[in-house]
Amino acid sequence: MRYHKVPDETIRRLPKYLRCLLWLESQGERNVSSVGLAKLVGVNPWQIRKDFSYFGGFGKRGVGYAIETLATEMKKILRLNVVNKAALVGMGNLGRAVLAFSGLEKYGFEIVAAFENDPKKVGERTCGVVVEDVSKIRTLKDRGVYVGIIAVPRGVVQEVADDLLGAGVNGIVKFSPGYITVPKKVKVITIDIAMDFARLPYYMPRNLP
Amino acid sequence: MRYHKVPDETIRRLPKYLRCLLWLESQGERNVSSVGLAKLVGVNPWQIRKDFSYFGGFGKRGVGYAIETLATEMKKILRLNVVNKAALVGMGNLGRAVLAFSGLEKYGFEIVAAFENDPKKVGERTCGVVVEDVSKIRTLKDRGVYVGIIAVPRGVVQEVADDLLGAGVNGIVKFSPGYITVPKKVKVITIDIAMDFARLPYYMPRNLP
DNA sequence: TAATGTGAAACCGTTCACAGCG
DNA sequence: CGCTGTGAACGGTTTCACATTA
Repeated sequence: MRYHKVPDETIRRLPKYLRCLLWLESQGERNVSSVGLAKLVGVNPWQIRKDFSYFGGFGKRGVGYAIETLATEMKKILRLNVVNKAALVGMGNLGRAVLAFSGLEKYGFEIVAAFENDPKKVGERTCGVVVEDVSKIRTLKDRGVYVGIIAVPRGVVQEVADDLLGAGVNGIVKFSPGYITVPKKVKVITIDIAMDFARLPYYMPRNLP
Repeated sequence: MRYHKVPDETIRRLPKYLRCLLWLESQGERNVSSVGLAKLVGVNPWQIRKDFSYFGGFGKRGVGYAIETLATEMKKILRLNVVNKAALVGMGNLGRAVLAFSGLEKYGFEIVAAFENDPKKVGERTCGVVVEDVSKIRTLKDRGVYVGIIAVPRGVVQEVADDLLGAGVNGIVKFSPGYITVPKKVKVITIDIAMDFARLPYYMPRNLP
């Protein structure tokens, strides 16, 4: 199946598989079947087998998957097997939380720079990172940073994105609302907490009075 | 078209439409066409028209949509036209950020309670909410709270979810990793920042050395 | 006339059933 | 024999083209 395009939905699931594999590994497990992994992740076994099949199949028939090998393969596919240096722009509530969030290291991300507009925040040190003025975003060019994290108010999102792109960033995680235009080769992932909340009540049973 | 099932993907887009409509409204605009709204949201015009058609069509042919009316309809469909009281469990980095996040009020959410395990945090007051001990989750039953927000370490997620469900919660926003089992009628929305980051490098052009 | 609303076609992803293999 | 890997059927979503209507 090497010649088929891999569905985006498959790519969306791979990190979940990886997380569970890392957990199984930490529990001292060696092997897992598609059924076992499925229970952990919360999807169907055939979905897992199909997803893996896009990359050629990693299992042993009659046995299952070798956890360590599979985890390594997942990381390679997702390109998480190297350190991905990231720069954060915006030190508001959300920006600070992201900087303090330790869950990213496990997947190879390292936030090596933080930028702010507000002069009062520039110079402060948080989680080992010294906050710089936004005008310094251009200096990222020489720092091996290709991932940008945007957590600024909506009005300046496009501007910040353009600055990041100009500094060589080609992947963006955007916590701010608002659609931005970027070159086709640049990937933007939007995390929009309010939008996720906003579709919850639709699915909830009517709250009786 | 009232008798067709509405696609989940449509429901996922409605809040985005709503946000843009509210913004247009704040700019003093009265009407918008599917093309105009499409540009703002970043989707195709026919997608928007199709989405609206599931609910019967809100536009005037040859003119477009009345922004205020449409926004009101969106809110009604999403059930955001009433106050949704929510309870937060877990006052770590992420929990605090969510509590401080002001973007939820606009959509009718009000975080009226916060719970923590750690006795040192119990009693502190943040953003107008006094932190209570997790054992008090059961008291939610009488407080008109139907939305639970989980931001606790992975080991205790299921336990916290069960407590919330026992207290009458029937919609959960979960920031913690790990699959949880809940009754079918309960909706769980998972926001998993690390998983969103983890699929970014796959889509990024190769970082040359 | 300019924009909506909508069947039908095309596309994509999921599910199934079972062949293939260790 | 058990579990993986996969072509084919299925179902849901997007796209299209155009009839419709203020």
